[in-house]
Amino acid sequence: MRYKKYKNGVKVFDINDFDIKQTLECGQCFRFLGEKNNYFIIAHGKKLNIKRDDNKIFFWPCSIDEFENTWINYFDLERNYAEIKKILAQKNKILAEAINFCGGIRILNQEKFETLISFIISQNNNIPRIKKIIEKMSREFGNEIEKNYFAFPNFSQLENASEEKLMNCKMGFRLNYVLDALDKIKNGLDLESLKNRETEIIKKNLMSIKGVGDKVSDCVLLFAYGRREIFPIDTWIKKVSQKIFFGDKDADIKRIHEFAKNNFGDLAGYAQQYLFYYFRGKKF
DNA sequence: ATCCAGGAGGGCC
DNA sequence: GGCCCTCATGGA
Repeated sequence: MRYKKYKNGVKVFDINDFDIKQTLECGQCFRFLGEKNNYFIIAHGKKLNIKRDDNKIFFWPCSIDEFENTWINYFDLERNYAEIKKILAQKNKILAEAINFCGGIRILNQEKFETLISFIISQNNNIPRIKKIIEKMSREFGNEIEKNYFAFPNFSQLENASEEKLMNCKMGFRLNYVLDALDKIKNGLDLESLKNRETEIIKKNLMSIKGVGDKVSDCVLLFAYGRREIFPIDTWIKKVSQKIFFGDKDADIKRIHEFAKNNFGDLAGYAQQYLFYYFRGKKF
């Protein structure tokens, strides 16, 4: 990947295996808007525009330093996805189809607190409404980055929020779960310092929060702790897995996890995202 | 109107 | 342990 300063941002030349739409709309993140090759995201307290023009990608506004220190990692740009895709495509024919369809997905390295709260909100919910709730929380409690654009609230901003105002964000029964997450963090659960611990330790800590179970903790591990061997199983992935890995027969979550581990190993998380995006909305 | 959406807690057995 | 019901909200 080559890049250089361009106007008030950065221009990237020769990057492969990166599609903005696929990366943002594959369900791993919620704070973005745009279409085709022109989006913006809100992350790390900033609004960042991303645009593809032929095989060049522009990120702005940002300095070279900020690009190198924040966004390369956030978009996972230095990882060799060609190699990942090649290995996974050999494992399963339908997975190969999925990779052919959305091989531009990169798994983001997102902020831990925001990812945790976001995926607590995501349970028994649909993506458009999840986005609305998170947007409203940001508007209500987060810093205004620029006119009418708000960062996701940090811990103390949510900690100081009244239950009534939180409820007004329409998170419904998940309010108690968000409150418990805030309470656990207040009482010593340190999301940042967990990053160097073993995956099982992180998972155990996350699941000590009421409202964080197997699937939500898996999403946080995959999207915020870089644990790419994790294969989160939601309703869609369960249906898809049963169909393509178990001959259309019932399989419980434990068996699907085993299958993913045995077949995809350290790359299971990538496989999950390709399948989720490829199959989401399809009928069975 | 009833069902469903990137689930998980709680009660019951 | 597994099974079943429930949770708040809004769109289909």
